[in-house]
Amino acid sequence: VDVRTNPAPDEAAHFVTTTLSDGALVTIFGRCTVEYSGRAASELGAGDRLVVIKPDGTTLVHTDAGQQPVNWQPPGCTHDVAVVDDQVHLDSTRSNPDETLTVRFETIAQLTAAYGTDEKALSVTGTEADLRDRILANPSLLEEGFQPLATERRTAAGAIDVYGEDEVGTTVAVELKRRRVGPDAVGQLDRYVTALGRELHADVDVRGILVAPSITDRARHLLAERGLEFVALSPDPADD
Amino acid sequence: VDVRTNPAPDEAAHFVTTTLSDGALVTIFGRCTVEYSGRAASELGAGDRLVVIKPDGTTLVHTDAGQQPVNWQPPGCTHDVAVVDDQVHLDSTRSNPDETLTVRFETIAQLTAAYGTDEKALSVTGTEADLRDRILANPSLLEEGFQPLATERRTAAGAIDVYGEDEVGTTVAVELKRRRVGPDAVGQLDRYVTALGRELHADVDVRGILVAPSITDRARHLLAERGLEFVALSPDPADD
DNA sequence: CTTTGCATCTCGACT
DNA sequence: AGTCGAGGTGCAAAG
Repeated sequence: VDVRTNPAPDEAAHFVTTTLSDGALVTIFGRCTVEYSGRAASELGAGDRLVVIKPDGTTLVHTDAGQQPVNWQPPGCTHDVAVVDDQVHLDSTRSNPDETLTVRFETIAQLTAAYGTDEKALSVTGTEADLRDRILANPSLLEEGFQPLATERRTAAGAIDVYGEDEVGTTVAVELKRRRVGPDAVGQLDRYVTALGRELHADVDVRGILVAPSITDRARHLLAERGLEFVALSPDPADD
Repeated sequence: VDVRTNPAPDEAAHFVTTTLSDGALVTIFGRCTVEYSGRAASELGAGDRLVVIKPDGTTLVHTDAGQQPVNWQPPGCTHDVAVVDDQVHLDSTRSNPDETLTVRFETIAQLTAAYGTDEKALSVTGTEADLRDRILANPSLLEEGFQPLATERRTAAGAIDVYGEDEVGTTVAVELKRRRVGPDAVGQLDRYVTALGRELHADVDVRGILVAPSITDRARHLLAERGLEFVALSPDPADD
């Protein structure tokens, strides 16, 4: 761990260059402007921001508000630090697609380099996979007599989350969402049901069921128009 | 700007509490575990991470890799810092929905508080709005004789990006995407065209045109199946 | 407040 | 490398 406060431009540039090549996670707090050009293009006038450079090549520019960085560069970028007109310039570049992020510091208040390791993986519950497992473990949650036959069943339009048959043997396509659904989920289920209808024989009927904790009004109307169904179910049994 | 390296737990807790209440942006680098419970739930074992707490109540937990925080809490959270068993515990809480993030530090290597202002807004070009403006300024880019009549025209299924008529007066619904499109965009356009067909008189024909820099194979097939069209166009004229 | 759709979405999984 | 869909998506605009 290494820290500098109010470093001179030359010192700052040297600090960032050397610690980055040592594999440090570097943070810079200072007054800067930011330019980006690549998939889109953006400009940001001068302000006080926190810049984070990770050893994997990620760059983040954070303002004092909001969860998202105001500007960023994805992992795999190469960095270049230079002093121009007494200002520290940070360039973060990658190719495919060609993208450049440039941060120009008027002043740097604080500079830190930290070294560490992180072996642990995040484990999450309450995902769509948990909802799927819940239904597979107890298919009658969907409806009495439902029999799952496959997950991620391929169609020309994409993979169906759960594929099965109802009590009387009718084919059923199930689309799962871990949270309240809107119109997009209806479109997704509709694509799968349509594709399935084309792939099976023309006389085969296919039911489509959207499973989620809840549904918006517009989505419910779209579902009805297309003859599709909704079943309320959450990933977490406690939330039903 | 204020910095502490290897602070004692009591000192760290006091530092974070006071600087946060002063409106500082606080960063903590140290070895910690993270727990989250709310919309989902997650656990993360011990590792070295950078924690950023913004004056607007945002909390971010960053590992040494990846652009996205491994855990986070959105703006508007309230924070609580305490020392338990010689460890600094950070709680970040909000309601609607009820969510809690808990970071437990085994050790804290570095602690910083920074104060700043950021008045400037980010300006971006190359967005969907730019693509829309390009077409409105020169409708023949879409096709010869196209006449835009409205943007964001409401239907029961949602708003159509550009609504207009072709050379012979047939109604046209245009869906815009700033980048290469997949199946989801086809579903979106299809919803709008279907809704428009129902709202206008039954005998009215409606064309649907998807506008984007490019399109995937599967999306092209879905488009064709539904009798919809594609026009290649980018937000930036230089990219056509 | 909820709903809706964009985003330099990011990310992982699969081809 | 490209495609596809999930995500604790975040976010702003509009009702």
